[in-house]
Amino acid sequence: MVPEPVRVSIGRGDSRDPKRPVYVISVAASIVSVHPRTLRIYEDAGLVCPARTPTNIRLYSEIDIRRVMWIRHLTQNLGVNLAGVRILFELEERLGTRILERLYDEGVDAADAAKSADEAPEPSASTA
Amino acid sequence: MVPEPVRVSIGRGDSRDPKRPVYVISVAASIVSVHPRTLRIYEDAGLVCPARTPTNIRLYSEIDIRRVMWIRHLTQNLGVNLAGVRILFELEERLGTRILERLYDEGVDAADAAKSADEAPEPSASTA
DNA sequence: AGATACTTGACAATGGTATTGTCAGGTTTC
DNA sequence: GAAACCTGACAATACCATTGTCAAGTATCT
Repeated sequence: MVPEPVRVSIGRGDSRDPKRPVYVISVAASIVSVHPRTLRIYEDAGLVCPARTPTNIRLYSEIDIRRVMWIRHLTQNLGVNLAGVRILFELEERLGTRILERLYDEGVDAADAAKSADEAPEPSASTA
Repeated sequence: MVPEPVRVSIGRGDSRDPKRPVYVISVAASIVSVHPRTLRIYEDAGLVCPARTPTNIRLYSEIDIRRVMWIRHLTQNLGVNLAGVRILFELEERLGTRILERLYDEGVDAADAAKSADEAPEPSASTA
């Protein structure tokens, strides 16, 4: 499901709006250190919804990037699968709360899940 | 983590208290239609914490049973893995809200997750 | 025009998870 | 003493996540 692709006419909005779609898939993939294939999978799963150019090219905004970073954190560090991520995102929308950030702040002790979270990334910027 | 095993002296509490530990593992397993092995796995994962008799026998309360039913619903019908269940339970504790029930009420459209939820169980009894 | 990067759809290999199942050695219950 | 519990180990099955590639087609940019 997920709201329909934004499909903006590029060049609109403030020049540094985090919602502004700017990164083509290869760039987005390198930013978050995943294969472009993975990003397409996330999209198919309804977890991210990058805008598209009028000619159908994916464009990821800063917000999309952060969303992907959350997915990476949840899957890689906490061991949650995509179905779980879906539920969490859905809960967040429904509750209108940054429940994920709360998890992050207080630190989920998922380290005992045989997952050593060597380094904790910072998926959500304070500029949100 | 999860609070330490209740380790009650049996026979205490109201005779029909949902917190009262009464079901031995084989009975609990048959109630929720899983292998006893599975229940032990859930416990190892910190998802359920049945009481123990003074001689170390697991005793599941009505509440424990419901909790397991939630795990089954999340894993079997929504495709969430145990790590995801852990996060959801933790969120619920942290937020002090019945977020899961809310998901259930409004109906998560996880049917599109290639999971045909043939029959929807009723993890939370109205007697709660 | 031509090179490069994008699109979708398919296929596959890798490693991990979930669940069930069993076996062994030991304790509890009846 | 038999049946059911305990822990720990090992294994089989089936599915999931991620990366990777190939093909045929479109878009972008010089």
